[in-house]
Amino acid sequence: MASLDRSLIAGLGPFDSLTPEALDQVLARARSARYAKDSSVFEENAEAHSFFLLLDGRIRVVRTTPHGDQVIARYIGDGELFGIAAAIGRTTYPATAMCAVDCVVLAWPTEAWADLAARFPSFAGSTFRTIGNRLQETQSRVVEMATEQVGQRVALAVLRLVRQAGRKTPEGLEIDFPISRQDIAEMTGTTLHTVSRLLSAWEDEGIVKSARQKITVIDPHRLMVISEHRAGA
Amino acid sequence: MASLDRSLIAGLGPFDSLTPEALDQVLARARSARYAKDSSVFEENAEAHSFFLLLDGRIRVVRTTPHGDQVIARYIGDGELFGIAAAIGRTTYPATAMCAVDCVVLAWPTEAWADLAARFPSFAGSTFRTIGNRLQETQSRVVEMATEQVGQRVALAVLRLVRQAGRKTPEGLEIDFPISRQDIAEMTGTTLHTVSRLLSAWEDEGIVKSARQKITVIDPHRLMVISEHRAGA
DNA sequence: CGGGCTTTTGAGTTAAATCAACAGCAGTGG
DNA sequence: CCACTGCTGTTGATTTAACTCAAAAGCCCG
Repeated sequence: MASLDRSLIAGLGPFDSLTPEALDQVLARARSARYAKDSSVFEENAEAHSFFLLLDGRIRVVRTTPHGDQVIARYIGDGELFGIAAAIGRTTYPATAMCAVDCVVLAWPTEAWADLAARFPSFAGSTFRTIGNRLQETQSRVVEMATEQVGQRVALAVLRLVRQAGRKTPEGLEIDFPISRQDIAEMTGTTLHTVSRLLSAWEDEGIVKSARQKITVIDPHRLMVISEHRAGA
Repeated sequence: MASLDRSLIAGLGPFDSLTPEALDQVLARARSARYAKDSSVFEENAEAHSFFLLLDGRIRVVRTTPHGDQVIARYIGDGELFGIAAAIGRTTYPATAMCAVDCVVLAWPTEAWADLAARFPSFAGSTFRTIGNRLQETQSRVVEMATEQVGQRVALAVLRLVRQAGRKTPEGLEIDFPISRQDIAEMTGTTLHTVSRLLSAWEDEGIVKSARQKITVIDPHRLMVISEHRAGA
């Protein structure tokens, strides 16, 4: 099996400031894999055998309730770690990782975590910072859900997606992976119907432009205003 | 100044499995402090000069929105770490820590974190596990807010409080610190009116018993049923 | 070109918020 | 000791944001 090239991960957040030798050592424990769009990298509650780095693609992290409702916890972009249950002492994955597009990932066996963390403190530190940021961000979503109404929450979600995955086009900032009304509903705790109505209204006002599984933000500033002001004009 | 006795922290989660000498070294960097009920240990967005362990009391972690709404992120019980912004590389506190009752805390200067974490890996590990658990739990709250209705969310919140802070009394399980309808509303993203109506209804059914700032769960099982079944009987 | 998704839009319903008023208890100070 | 004041909680009436129900239209792929 050909060994992985260190340029794959050099300069990525978690491996920033590692020497070339260190990068090789880290990669020696990893295997790479491709996953097709709509396949899952791991499933909620499954044994956490590995942790992952997304090299290319976009991953949707989803939790399912006993009643069958799905909630999207977050989207993972390239260069980000995911499935890092091991780092926090869990033995199962807390959510399912679905590929929103075809994905390429690196995977390390869970057993390698302690060793890598000990040998490369900057890697461990970066991982914990990631977890901390996600805690922060999740906390913010609780606050949002508790205090903002649906229109504001959807506006915030779209803005967040654009910030994370926005691609400049002649028309505006386009979210660079396929995303449905249903997906946005699952991110914001509402229904696809409500999301559809909101996006239609915003499209009439020239704030966004949307097609099947595609959203382009034309006027981010006005979307921000909507996300802040309770009851918009 | 009298030095702190190691029995204060021996056996507490974060310091479990440290030797007596190690405990003394950890304590050498700490100071202890008391805070009166309704005072704050630290404020949201303030410089994170210290991290804390709650020795005795109960602390409410609160975030305030730009619009002035408050949301209770969690309650901290004795033996738990809090204000551990440093561990995740933050320089400010993400929320305010209010004392629900008179509290006694240990405080370490933020600068001590890296050193303590390096010297006592089990302490670092326990801290990260705490953060991981809180991420998990916060994630669950997002799911709840997105999928359950108010009655179920309030039932879940009360059950969580009872599990965390329940004291057995002849009548049932009493939450061992003062908690208002408003507090529960801020935990569940609803209004004190709705909470009041729910508790009154449950009291009529003999599921809970409540007085001013006091809630006793008489029939936890039926409360669990309410928390699970959409639309209750 | 047919069948299955995704999206849109309308109509009706409802859970929970808001608006409003009052009741009860607890601590304060005369 | 009692009256006053301020919080905390209760309860009713009304409103409304968003969900549910329903149907149809558009698009994509096999």
